[in-house]
Amino acid sequence: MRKVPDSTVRRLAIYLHFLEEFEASGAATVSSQALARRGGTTAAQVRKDLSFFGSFGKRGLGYAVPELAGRLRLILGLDRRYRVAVVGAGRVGSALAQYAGFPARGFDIVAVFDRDPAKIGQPLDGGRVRDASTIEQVVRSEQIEIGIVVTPAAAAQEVTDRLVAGGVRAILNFAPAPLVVPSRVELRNVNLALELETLSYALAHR
Amino acid sequence: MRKVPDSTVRRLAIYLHFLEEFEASGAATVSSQALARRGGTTAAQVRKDLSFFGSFGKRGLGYAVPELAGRLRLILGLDRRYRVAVVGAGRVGSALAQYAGFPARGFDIVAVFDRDPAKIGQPLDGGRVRDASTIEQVVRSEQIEIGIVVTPAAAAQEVTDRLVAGGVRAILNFAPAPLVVPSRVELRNVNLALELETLSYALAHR
DNA sequence: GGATGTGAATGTCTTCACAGCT
DNA sequence: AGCTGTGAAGACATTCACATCC
Repeated sequence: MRKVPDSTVRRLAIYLHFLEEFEASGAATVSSQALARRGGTTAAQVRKDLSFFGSFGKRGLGYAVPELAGRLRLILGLDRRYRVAVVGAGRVGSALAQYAGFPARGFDIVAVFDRDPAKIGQPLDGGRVRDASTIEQVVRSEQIEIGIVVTPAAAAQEVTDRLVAGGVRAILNFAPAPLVVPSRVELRNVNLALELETLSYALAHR
Repeated sequence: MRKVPDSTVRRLAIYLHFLEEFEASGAATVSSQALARRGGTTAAQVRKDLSFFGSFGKRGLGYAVPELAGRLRLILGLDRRYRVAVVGAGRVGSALAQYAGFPARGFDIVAVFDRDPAKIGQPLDGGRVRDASTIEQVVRSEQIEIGIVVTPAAAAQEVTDRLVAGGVRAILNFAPAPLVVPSRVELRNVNLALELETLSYALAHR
């Protein structure tokens, strides 16, 4: 079961979303064909993706919707909730801290940090913004496993080091700066401007 | 010109960021090695990426920083500015509308739309939120080329259709819904929850 | 009949390694 | 010597096609 393509994992998460819609609409089974159409891929791709983890379907019938959804939740580690911290209470940071899509998928934002005294203490979605100098201690005491970095580039590495020192196991980085973390910490980068730049490339070449 | 991998385009945009840092610090030349280290890839990869578009370096020396930056701007279509509309003035939408990283890279947010009467007319970063029913007309009159969709899933296709009718050439979709657009319109999807879900997969498998 | 599961074939991307220029 | 540019090799991902089972 080792060596699963990244792209496969992304698609599994997409399939899960569709399965939950199907679940809600009461459908009992679904074919690789149907999943492929909704997910913008091919039936063979869907079957191959699933085959990395076992055989969950019935030949001639398809996949039992609730069962496959359950399996995918297990595979993706979404059968539990995660405690998450957001560092950076600027516009994007506060928006993420309040983004309904996160708790809906099992990610609870339990702390938000900033360095700016004007922001520290302000209420935000139930909690309040905490001083960035307390990151390490709060991450430890609140048992936070995931950190989201949304600071300016210049501060990103420093807050990352504190998150790591506090014991987070994964970091999602929105800052436009390359971060260094120990190999035990999982790192994913999202760069909003980069998305527009690849669009611009496509516009320029047609 | 041959078929250029998507991943290559992304990396070119990353190289450009670093080149601009080097430019600011006054360095005259840079090696593929140095670019690779900053960009988290290999020297061979950097050279291969660039080779899709020509030979910009000098053997034994490296690349002239300002020249290579200029070439990359041309390749990526970043030698001009783009007029962009944001649809959806919720938390994430307003944050994106005011995100400094966009104008810094040549993308000017010239209109923001929402359907909610409570939001329409409210000031936002110089302009004011406009009624979503005017999308088509405003996109046309304001010569908007790129639309960013940040609505709930249920409204995403409808606003997309209006953006397309108005004549946008590209759409960046943050809504957790698959969009259908004519093939002449370039489409890119960003799903924030998906990023955490792939992190969760990594956490569950180690 | 209908749809899965999967080896084999194909296609795409990355890495290697070295010739060739400065 | 130092570093680029690039075919060739290798690794990886997707698609095909068909045996297999309900």
